Amino acid sequence: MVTRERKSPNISEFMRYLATNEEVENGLPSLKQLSLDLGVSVASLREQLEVARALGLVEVKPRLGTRRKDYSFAPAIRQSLGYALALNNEHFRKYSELRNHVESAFWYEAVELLTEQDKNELQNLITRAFEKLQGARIQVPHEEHRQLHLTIFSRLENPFVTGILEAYWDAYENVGLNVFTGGYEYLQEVWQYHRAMVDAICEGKNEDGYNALIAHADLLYHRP
Amino acid sequence: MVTRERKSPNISEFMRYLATNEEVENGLPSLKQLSLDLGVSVASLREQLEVARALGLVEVKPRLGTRRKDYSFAPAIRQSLGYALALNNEHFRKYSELRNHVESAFWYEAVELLTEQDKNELQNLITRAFEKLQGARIQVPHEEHRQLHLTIFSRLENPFVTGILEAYWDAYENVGLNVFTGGYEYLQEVWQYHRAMVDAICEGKNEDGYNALIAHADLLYHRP
DNA sequence: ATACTCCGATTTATCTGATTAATCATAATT
DNA sequence: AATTATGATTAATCAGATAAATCGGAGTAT
Repeated sequence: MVTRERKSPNISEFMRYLATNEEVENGLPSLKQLSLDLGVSVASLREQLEVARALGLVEVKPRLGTRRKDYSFAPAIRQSLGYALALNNEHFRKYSELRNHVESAFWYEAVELLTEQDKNELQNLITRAFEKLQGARIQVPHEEHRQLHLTIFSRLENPFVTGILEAYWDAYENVGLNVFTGGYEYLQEVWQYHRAMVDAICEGKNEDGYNALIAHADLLYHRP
Repeated sequence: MVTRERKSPNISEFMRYLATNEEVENGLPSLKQLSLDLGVSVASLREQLEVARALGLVEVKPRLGTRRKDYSFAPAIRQSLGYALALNNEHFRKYSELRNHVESAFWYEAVELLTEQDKNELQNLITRAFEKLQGARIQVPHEEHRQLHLTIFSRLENPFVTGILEAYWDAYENVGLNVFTGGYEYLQEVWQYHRAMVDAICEGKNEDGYNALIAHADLLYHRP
């Protein structure tokens, strides 16, 4: 029998407090007060607080104290992935594989949920990107690239999917791909695919869009 | 122009130290020493240390001090997901959607990589599960269920994929699904699919296996 | 030799309290 | 009206003291 080692570092008292006390909206008590409430010293409390902050669960400033933020999955990934990249840049490739598979797996559901407004926004992003590409002083349309992908999957309203996709772009910038690109022809080609994707979406040809997504992901994965 | 708010809470000094100093193998300096090295107080250092521990990057014990652990993605997810579940149990459903899509998206690649030994292990798991199900005193083959899924995708050697799948099972237990099941017939049906999956894998009929995976995921997703 | 118990050294864990720095609301000033 | 001081509040950082945990090894019995 395989007795898997039980490693469940459950969430801290502070995080549980944060999750379960409704009255924490518009501000938590000061650290001094909280340390009394929870029965731990300020120093210990701060250790727990730091974890919550690293996970993006709270925002804390002098004078204003601690506020709970809306839940987001991305910061947790950022921290762990940021460390993994510092350990070894090859981890970016592995994470890209995950991200690419997530995008392709959710493609049909995601585009089915897009509104007309979303589709307009996608068209605008394409337009802006080509303006940057074809301008006298060519620029890398990085922000448009990011927004394009995130917008496509935004209507899933799945914080975990969103988090994975968001964290990808931070890692992308982290390893410097937003500036050092594979050359101009490469950029052109990538954005041809983007245009094809968006056109397909707007015409309801979801399978064509899917194929463009796959092809363009290959392109980026095997970037020079 | 969309000026996305720049929120990059980069990894801590301590985590960077942890990632980049090779000599930390077989033990970091004591906290007192490290606080001198890094030029911060022990209290501040402990705040950073606590984050690293929450992310599962280090193991720290009195007398032995701090040791770096092999990288794993799962703890970061566990923390954030554990909090999300404490906020709202419905988050489990959303996370399940992610996990199910990840499994289906990686299916073909994953099973292609399985060794004969892996396939034997899968068969063993099926055997053990049915023993539990058909025993005089029926048991829920939870551990076998977990191992089955993790084994199938283990050869991808992708720590991020693995992490997502591992964290799923912790959440699964977290919300109590490992004990409160949908009834005996339901369990039987699930494991019929598992058997079909493994048989298909062993016979190289990967598409049949894929279909079984999808069908059985639906079953669990729409569990009573 | 083997297993067990006890002891001491090391390190983390926790707490207290003091000082510094950041932040914002408000009042004062231009 | 806009800008600039001011003060109150809170987090940030630090130092140091005490407690608790853990392990290696010495000692002891079998």
